[in-house]
Amino acid sequence: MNQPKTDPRIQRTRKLIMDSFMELSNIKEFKEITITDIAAEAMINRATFYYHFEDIYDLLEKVLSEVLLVNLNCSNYPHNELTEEAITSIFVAITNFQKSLSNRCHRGYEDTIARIIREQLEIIFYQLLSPQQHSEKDEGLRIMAIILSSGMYGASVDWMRNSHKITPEEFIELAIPHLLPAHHIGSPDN
Amino acid sequence: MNQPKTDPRIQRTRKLIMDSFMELSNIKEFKEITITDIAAEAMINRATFYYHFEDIYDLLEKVLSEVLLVNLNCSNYPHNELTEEAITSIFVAITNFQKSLSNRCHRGYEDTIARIIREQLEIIFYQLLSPQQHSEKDEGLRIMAIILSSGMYGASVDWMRNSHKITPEEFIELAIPHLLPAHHIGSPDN
DNA sequence: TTGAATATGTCGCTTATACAACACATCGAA
DNA sequence: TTCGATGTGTTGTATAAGCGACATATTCAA
Repeated sequence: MNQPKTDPRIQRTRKLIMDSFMELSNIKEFKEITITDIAAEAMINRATFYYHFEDIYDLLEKVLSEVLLVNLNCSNYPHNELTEEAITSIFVAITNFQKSLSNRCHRGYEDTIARIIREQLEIIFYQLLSPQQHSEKDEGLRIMAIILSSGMYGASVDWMRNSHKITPEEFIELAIPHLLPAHHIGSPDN
Repeated sequence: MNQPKTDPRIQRTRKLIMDSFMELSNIKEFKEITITDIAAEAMINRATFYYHFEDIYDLLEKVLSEVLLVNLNCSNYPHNELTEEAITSIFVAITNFQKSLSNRCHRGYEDTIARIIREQLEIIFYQLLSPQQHSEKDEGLRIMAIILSSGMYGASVDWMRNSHKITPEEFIELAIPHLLPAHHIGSPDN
């Protein structure tokens, strides 16, 4: 929740690097972006890059995670509950994220991107599934989170490929009756 | 001409501080801006401010100098010569600068601002008056530069107060015939 | 295939920035 | 006046960032 405050120098430099990477992504293919490029664009020393990231794949991973998280956090789910609303807004966030990616030529890294999306979704679904402040791990909920994250991601891929005629909201709402048992919908007794 | 490259950290931090100060100037009076404010806005430590500037007056001075220099360098005078063109564009730069200041409430520091403008102008006029690459100091030219800088500044103040009906170009061109001996106008033999 | 050019990681040392603490000044309200 | 709150400069120490150098890839053209 509240980390012990990260050094502002680290915040600044990480932002500089990430922004420069996204900027370069608009110009070049991912494969053509070098760490030397990024350091030059960010006006930082190349060695400093390695202080923050393992390598360029680590950077890609963290940039994507962050962009995705920004999308997801826009909708602040109430009371950590997995409602129809929460599912819909998560699905919209995923499709938005994927649409924004398709503009930024990351061709050839679909599987990396897919893995990152699923990992982030898994974390979020696990939180939504867990009872309040329940910090002990529950293997059943973890597996359920995996199923939901993979399922949502697969659905988003399908929507991207085939179903541009209907909105993501309409698309996912077609599935919700089958996904959530009827008596769970609408936060039953609380 | 080409300094041995200043540390990029210094460039970044100085820019952060200066930009934050200008940003705050749009919101508050100069008197109400504290160093604590600036540090917070720039997301730097307050102690770091003192690594770059003596105090808030030093900052004001350097910010104004820089803004003024940007205005002045827009018109890149040919061959370091004090022509009618050069005088006109310098005068326009001064009035532009003063107009931009009047939007940014610096009331109560007119004399400080006036001194800074005159100092910068003196440097520029001295360069324009000096023969090419002539690095030895000439007291006569220095005094002439003082006269020109004070004179131009005074003229700009007068224009600000009274003569908004005519453009700065028209204003200063009225004086040029009297200012420059006729045979000097128009870069005589070159 | 070779060789030159460029990119990647890493290291040691220097410098800039963060942070907490301090003494002092200023200011406004009790 | 006195006190509390806030701002100013300064200092000592920890850490992030800069910089040059190095060994090792990778690329690409001869």
